[in-house]
Amino acid sequence: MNRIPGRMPTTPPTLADVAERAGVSRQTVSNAVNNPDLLRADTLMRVQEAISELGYLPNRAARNLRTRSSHLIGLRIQPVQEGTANATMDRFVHSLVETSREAGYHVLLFSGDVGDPLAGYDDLLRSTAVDAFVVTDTYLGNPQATWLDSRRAPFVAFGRPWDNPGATHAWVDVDGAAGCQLATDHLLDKGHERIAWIGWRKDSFIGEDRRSGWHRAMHARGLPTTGLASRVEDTVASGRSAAGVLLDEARPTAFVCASDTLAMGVLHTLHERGLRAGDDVAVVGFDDSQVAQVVRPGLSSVRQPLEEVAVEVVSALEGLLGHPRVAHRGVLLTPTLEVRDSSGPDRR
Amino acid sequence: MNRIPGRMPTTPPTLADVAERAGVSRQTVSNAVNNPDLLRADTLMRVQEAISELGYLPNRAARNLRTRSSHLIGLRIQPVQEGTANATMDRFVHSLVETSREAGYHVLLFSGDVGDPLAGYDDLLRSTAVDAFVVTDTYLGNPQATWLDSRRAPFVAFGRPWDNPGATHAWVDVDGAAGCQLATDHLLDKGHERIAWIGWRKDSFIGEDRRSGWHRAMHARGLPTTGLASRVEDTVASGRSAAGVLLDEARPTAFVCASDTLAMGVLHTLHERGLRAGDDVAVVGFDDSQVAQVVRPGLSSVRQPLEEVAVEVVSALEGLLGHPRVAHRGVLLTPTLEVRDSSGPDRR
DNA sequence: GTACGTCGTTGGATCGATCCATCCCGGCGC
DNA sequence: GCGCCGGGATGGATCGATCCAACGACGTAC
Repeated sequence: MNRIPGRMPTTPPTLADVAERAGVSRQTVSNAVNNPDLLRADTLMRVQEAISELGYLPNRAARNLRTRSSHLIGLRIQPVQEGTANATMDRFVHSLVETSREAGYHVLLFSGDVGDPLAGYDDLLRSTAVDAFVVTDTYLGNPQATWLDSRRAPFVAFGRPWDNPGATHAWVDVDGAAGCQLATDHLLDKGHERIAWIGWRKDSFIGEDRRSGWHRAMHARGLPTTGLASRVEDTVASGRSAAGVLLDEARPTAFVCASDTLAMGVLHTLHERGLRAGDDVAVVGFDDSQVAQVVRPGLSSVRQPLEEVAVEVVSALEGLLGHPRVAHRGVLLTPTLEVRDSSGPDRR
Repeated sequence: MNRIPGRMPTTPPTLADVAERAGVSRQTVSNAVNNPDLLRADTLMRVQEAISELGYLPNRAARNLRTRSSHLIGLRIQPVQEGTANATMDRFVHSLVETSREAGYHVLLFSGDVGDPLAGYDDLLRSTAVDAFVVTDTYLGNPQATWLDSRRAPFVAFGRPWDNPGATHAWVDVDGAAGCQLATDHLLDKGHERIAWIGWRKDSFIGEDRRSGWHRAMHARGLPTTGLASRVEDTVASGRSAAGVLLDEARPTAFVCASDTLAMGVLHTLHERGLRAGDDVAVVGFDDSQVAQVVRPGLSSVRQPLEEVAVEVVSALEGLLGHPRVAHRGVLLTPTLEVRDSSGPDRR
């Protein structure tokens, strides 16, 4: 390689520099990095010394160009919802970054237009900027999933293909029904019998799934659910008024909610009526948000195992991108229950 | 370009394909994309048609290799702090992604080792994976900043170089002192005179800065501050006990806190003592977290203009990476106050 | 001693966009 | 008519790592 000896210290060393220093060819250095077992021990040693002496690291752009892969994973993020307690994304993003790193991938964030969620995906895909996507906003009835599928773009969804059970793409999800069943059973075990549900509107697949967990738990003990359920928007105000109506008309002793946001609404209503959350009426939320953790009384909440979700997502990605491809269908993980004071004492 | 006519539809078109179709050379296509004003109108039109017909988008890896820039910005994220109300990062990340997109950049997330925060930076830098960094965790007394500076790595800090006022790198920060002064003045205007401060330990530059805003506001009205300040760890429990001690020993009628987490601790203490937050004792927090927004009573809080911070950060980055380089020193933005019920009524 | 297979190594070609020096062509001045 | 000028277009070289076919050295077998 004809490189000026006294080159700028800002120019990183290349594979050719290492080869020259170690007295071998470029390919041998490449093998030392990517397939060390192809080299003889002493040669490998010599090359590795040269690498560390020069502080060599492969140039990403060159590698990407040749191998047609960037080792980047695209993740679309949407704005934080102010005024709610929803903060799943934050925890998930961190777990995903951490897990991806271990698998040799980095996470590339992008934000799509609000109107056209596909725009961001399309650009990144066509410019071969990312190897795959992680799709999180499947609650809409994921147009992304089918679109990406049609483009043969590798992706893993965090969230089931609710509206298309026949979908063949890889997905990972948390069993919301199991979580709500866990929460309801927890309250039943404490002696509650009239447990109300506050969830989302009927067009939300996730909401209906979570609701079914409550419903199942109640029926398993032969308890009625009529008049005990309410479906509203995911805001504190909606939760608050729904709780008021339910308390007046159905006299529940406990609430299970589809979100911490709704549960906060319930806590508001209880306080307004002079009822003590926990002692008088038990409340359980969903997502184990920071709000649930620092509010008084502490809000019991169903916690999604987002670290595990990230591990499964990355494992699915490795299957999609690896050689040979390993098919990876759906994975359903079970959440846990974080018990705090809003669960109240044993009532028996 | 000798490309097989009936090639796989999965292979994206290249610049050479476009050139062939438009009947021009590769360079002309490149100019059409990057310097359209160099072409004659009719040629440009022809090329653009070919581009849209083929759905051409430049290959990122190839461009990166040639231009030695990836148009990626590295951002290190740390785990969410569970059990606190701190969620600044989430909002900032989204704003940064959005603003970067408008400037033609994407955000690459990475997580460093806990022990060695520089490891992640080093790898990305040496492998030329990112063009620049956004450094956020400067509260430690930013070893990153000086390290990156010594490596001549382009970066912008969100946070002042507290321990090194002579630093020459670009930074953007929010004036915490002004924020706390705003909060304190707000309470003073309501008629409070004994306003307590709960902040962080003395070794926190940010904490001392915020404290100075409270101190300044009090002294501006000739009010004493002796015995009214407390410095503790940033946890709900610490805030709670600090509030207890202050109520016993200094009888304040209002609290200004360095964080929403501490403010939540104050709310806890007030409730335990049968005092009504807002009506009996006013409380103001810092960060306008989701917790402040959904808790009861609503927690007044200082809100950092993170959207503006992102804009300034990206603008600084463009200065660093652009031609010619535009020096961009420090920018200090002023936060706003979100007034909620915990501010209480007018007391005059 | 020659032929052969293996392991390790080599130089050249390649990925796709951009940089560079050159070339073409129409217009202008003398 | 000839030479000059400049906007516009051209082909070759380049960025750095990897793929590929071929090559050298060594040991074994005949």
